Amino acid sequence: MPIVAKLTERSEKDERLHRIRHSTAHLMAAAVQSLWPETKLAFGPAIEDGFYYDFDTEHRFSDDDLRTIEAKMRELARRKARFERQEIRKSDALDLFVRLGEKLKAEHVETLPDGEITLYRSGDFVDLCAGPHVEHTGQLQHFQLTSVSGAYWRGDENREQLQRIYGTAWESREELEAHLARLEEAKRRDHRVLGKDLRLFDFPELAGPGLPFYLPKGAHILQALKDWMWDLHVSGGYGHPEKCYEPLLTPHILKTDAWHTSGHIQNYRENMFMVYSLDELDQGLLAQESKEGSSKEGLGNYGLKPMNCPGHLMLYNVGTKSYRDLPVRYFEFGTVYRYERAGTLHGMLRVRSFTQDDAHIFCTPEQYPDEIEGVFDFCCHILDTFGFEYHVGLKTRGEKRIGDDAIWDMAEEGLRRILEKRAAGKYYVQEGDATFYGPKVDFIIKDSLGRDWQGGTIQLDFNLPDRFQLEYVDADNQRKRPVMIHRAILGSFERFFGLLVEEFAGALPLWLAPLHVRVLPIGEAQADYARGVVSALGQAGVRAELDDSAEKLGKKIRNGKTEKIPFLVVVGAQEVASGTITVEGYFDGKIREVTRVEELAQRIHQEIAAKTPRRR
RNA sequence: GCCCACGUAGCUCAGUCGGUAGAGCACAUCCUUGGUAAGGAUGAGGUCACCAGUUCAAUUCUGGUCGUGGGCUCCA
Repeated sequence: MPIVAKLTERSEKDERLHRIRHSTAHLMAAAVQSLWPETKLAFGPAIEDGFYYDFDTEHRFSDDDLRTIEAKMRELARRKARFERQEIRKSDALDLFVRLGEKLKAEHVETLPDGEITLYRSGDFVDLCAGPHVEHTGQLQHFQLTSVSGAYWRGDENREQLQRIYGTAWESREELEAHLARLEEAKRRDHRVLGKDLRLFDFPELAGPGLPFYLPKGAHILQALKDWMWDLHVSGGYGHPEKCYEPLLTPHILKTDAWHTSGHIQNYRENMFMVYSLDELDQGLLAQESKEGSSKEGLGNYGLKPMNCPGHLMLYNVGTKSYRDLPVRYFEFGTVYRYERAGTLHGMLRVRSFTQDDAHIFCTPEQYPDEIEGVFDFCCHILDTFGFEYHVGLKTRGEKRIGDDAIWDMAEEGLRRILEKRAAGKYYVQEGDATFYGPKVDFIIKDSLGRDWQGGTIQLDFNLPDRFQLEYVDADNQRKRPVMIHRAILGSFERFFGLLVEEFAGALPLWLAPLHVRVLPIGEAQADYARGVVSALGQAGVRAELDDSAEKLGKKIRNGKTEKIPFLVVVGAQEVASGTITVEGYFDGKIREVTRVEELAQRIHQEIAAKTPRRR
């Protein structure tokens, strides 16, 4: 099971890089304060591949400023100022930063435990810092400032708006150049670039931001994914043939009252699109409702669903459930709509309309550990099918939530037990990142630039069954409340699609490829023969098409490779004479042992059946 | 939503220190019928994202809007 643990220990090499990066952050801060003396400091840590420093200043840093700061940094580095460690009392540190006007530093000092506090000096620059650092600034040479962005003090958008400058730093020029080359390479795997080049999907500007449209090839891939997932659900999911899921289909809008019952209006409102008729609007009914203190709060009669759970909760209530019916496992490939803030949209990885491979499992309190374990295995199986490396994290209760603490204790402990059993030592915990109705286990996949994205999720919920008054009749003839598990395996088809494209650099596994074979006749004389090959492949269940353009073979090959078509079949006079084909594989080059249509079809079917994940 | 940058042909990009624009690829027609990653010729294609302002004149300067990218915040 290739769950990858988040690294907590650093190698010696990492340690050296960490010193360089953190020291370079100090050097940058010194340069910035030298150029703009009124600038105040926030935090400036080392991060993966580099560092950043947050500044509090009226000046707005531009890209040109970065070059100026870099030049100043190199000038300061030439002075080879030593990094000197200094321990002082907390009260002295406080005095120092207050005297320097470093308001944020002083605020931070106050949060530190009493006792000695370490400072680091290099030249005229002094910073609150635990270290360690390199010996002197002359050792800082292989860096580059990369970007400027906004940030908030302590990550709180209600606090000071700061400006963050990012940089990268390495031990040698070669390492720095290799890093920049890796970034270039990552662009070639970017699903947004490939999605455009390969004609998979589009985001029409007229439609609105974050609304993905699938072009024919993308729709093909998506449908193959959906068919696969549907089959796995109705046949029981991975490794649990007795645990079949049953499909549901629910509407895209529900009455506003439903979203009150679920708690979404109270806890999820900033993400919701509401729906009202123009008639209501024209008649001023919305404003009227607003005044009369109606439950609709002037939001209109309906809300567009940001989640599928309320619909499933309502359907559980159809008919009386016996303990013999449990667990009930309902799934739906449900399209949801969320008002994501404009700055957060990102290709297919973060959109405003997306389809979840969503399911809700209703079971007894005794059953949920086994259910969660089954879902856990399901997630691992799907990710392993593609050979993804992924992290697993536990997210616990946050500020916005419904339900008693005792219930949260129980739910969090339940998830923790499963993780200890299935991923001991490999999972990590994020306090406060749960959903508003329950804690969750998330499966995290990285994109081509190493950014984390949540895919599968398992959420344990003791609260919504209560709000929707779900019941089952137990063996003792008592009415009892079921436990609910919300889960998605891929997460959403859109995000998973995007991550697949990046993982495979656009050359998807054969079973997902929109086209398997393109047949390339060398000249017009072979057109009929080529058509016969296409048709024979089609008869054999292979997706094939003909390239009858008036181009030379070299050009047709190049086009096919550029489009990442898995197999190209060349037919010329020789093939016609011998009744054969010549096969060129995207990954294989010329495949000499395959000379007949049936052999190619067989090979393709084998690779499809095995779902072989091939990469360059 | 916030900070910075960007928006020129279907795609990738030049360009105009203010005088309404150009290349390559793709597309169309024609020539070429060619054996493993780009054959040739001709042609069509742009309200220079949108809306205001300044100006004799704005694609270019200024402001706003929309959209995109890198981050912050937030999440599948």
